Amino acid sequence: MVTRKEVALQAGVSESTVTRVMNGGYVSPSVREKVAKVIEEMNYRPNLFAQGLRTKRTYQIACIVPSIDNPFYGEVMQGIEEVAIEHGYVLSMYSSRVVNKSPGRSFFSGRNDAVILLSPGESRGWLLRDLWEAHMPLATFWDWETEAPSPSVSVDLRIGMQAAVEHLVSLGHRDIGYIGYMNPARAETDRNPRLTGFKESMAAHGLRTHPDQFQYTADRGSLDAGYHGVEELVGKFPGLSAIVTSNDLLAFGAIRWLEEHGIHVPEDISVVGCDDIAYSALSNPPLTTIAIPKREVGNHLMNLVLSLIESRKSHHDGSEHIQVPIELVVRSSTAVKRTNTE
Amino acid sequence: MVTRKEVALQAGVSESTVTRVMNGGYVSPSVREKVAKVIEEMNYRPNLFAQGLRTKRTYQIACIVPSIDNPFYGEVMQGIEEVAIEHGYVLSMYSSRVVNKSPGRSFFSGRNDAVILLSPGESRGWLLRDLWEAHMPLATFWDWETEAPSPSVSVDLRIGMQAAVEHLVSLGHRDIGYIGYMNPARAETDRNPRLTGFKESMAAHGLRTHPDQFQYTADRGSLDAGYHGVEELVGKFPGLSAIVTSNDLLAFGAIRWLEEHGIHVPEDISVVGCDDIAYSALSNPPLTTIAIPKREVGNHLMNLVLSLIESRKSHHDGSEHIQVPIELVVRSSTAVKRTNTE
DNA sequence: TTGAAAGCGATACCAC
DNA sequence: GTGGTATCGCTTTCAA
Repeated sequence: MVTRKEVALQAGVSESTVTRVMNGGYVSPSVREKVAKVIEEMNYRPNLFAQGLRTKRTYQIACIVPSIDNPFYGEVMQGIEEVAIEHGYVLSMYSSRVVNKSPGRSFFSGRNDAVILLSPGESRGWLLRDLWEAHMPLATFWDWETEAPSPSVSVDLRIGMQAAVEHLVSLGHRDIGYIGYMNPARAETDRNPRLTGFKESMAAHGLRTHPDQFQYTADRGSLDAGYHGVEELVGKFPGLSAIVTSNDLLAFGAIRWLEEHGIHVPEDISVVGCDDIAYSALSNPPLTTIAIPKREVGNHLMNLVLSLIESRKSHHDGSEHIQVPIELVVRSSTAVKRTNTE
Repeated sequence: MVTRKEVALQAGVSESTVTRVMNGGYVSPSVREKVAKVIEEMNYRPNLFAQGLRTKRTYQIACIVPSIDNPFYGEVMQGIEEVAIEHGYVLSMYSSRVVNKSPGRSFFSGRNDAVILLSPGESRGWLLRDLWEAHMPLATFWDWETEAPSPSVSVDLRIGMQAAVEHLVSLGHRDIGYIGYMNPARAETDRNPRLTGFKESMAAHGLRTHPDQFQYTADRGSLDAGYHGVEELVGKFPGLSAIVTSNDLLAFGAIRWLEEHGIHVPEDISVVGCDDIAYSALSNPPLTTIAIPKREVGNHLMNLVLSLIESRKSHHDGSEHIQVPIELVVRSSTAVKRTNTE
């Protein structure tokens, strides 16, 4: 590895001068040129550790994502990366699962200038506290409950769900099921906006709901959960003509189970998802879903931590919240309720 | 932030002793206990930069992935993370796209102890050279060409493709199309194992192939590419009864286009994918595909760089290659060739 | 405009 | 067993 010292020696100047050339200080044009050439030739790169040791900046942002195999988060990550790169930052990645069971908990600080928390779920408790104590700049993507504990970007899923129900009702559906994640530990205290939106909207249309219409999943949203979720749901509430799910993966899993059991989507049952991952437009049938602008969410998140870092404050003093608009995109997994002729 | 110095002061010992307690050196039990308690109380964490500056170890591994939104790579990443965590390493993530257009190219070294390169494509050229020059330990996941330039884990897609063709032929198909990625710049020189396997197997069954049976995509594998790919393919070679694609996303895109045009899968055309991402088992129809054990690939990759790091050598001296077995999993996107009654 | 020197917070080798 | 100290490569005053 080539150090600043060597460059200085080679160029016949002091180390300080090399630093000035690197960081744009006062250097006479002639010297600057000479040094720059040596730097180029020797392919000199400042040592990030030495640099970090002095400046306390790492130019690295930690992203904590639940289940990286959900393409949704992949797309958000891309959004984050786009603006990160632009500002000379790189990303480190941790999946919630390992964060949760990690022995050394606060392994973010020291290595990262800030952390971005995507859909904080189980981790919420101690993680947020840890981060707080470490004065770590923090931004979250918040699609849960109504209030975020830090600068955040969020989407109003309450509205989203309302749009979904509205759509379904306009197609003649009245018996609508719901499949979604629910932390069993906090079942009753949770202010889950999707659930709230769903219930509110049902009520607004004069539709009563029975507990059996709801199927809660233990994991945050996966194909399997959807697959087994509908199974239970239609088992305990057979009359359904439509189902709303809290994410696309759930919807796909559900659709599969239904098809396997001769229940066709959308002919027999309409299904609407949430997220609008890339696949949803090309699935069979193409999925009606609540579209979240994922890249944009990522962009905002990164900008948020950027400004946090710039202003050298952590999230404690007055949190900024950005609400990105979402919309229902209607495709082919929903259709008018079929008139039962049985 | 609490430093070693402060701990030493508080515990009434020297800084060296604190270090020994941290790193398991010779310390009398009584002192060790005392110091440990202080460390605990003050919640002391060694500064990674200072540490890295001395030891030149970062305990961070860079992963370069093409299109993070392909769930395939997400699953491989999980595999990597599993063993990384176990050994106290964390991951940083770069998507090839940004790596490719990044100004400061060798931004891995100094920050990472090693890099894992997933499906090096376009980046191959300069990136590999850069890494080499930086003496950076490197492992690649290599599903392309036959020889990897570094320790690597690979899958024998030639065999995989043969199995796919075999399967199709046994179902009575003779006119089989191929959709896959091909770097236009190296079209003829590329030793693409999938393509090779496909052609060989076709030949082995006495099936002649026409250039029009092949559809090359510019991107590495996406829904869109598959969607537009089939369109062109069936346009120029209408007689197809089966299609092999070089990844599942391509297959799904293709299936969608076909369905939209009244061509049913598998009744009219059989489609086989490659990768077996989670979704493939639950898609509609469930996809026949070549299954790659993604977690395992990730595990191997991380173990590879781990041993590289341990032995303090980069990849230059004798590369280890691990070949993970793959297999065709037959689901419902393939069926016996329908006898044309038109 | 340039150079010297004091740290940043750890490690590792050396005495004691 | 324990403490002192040089050192890692850089940034940042402060003089010159």
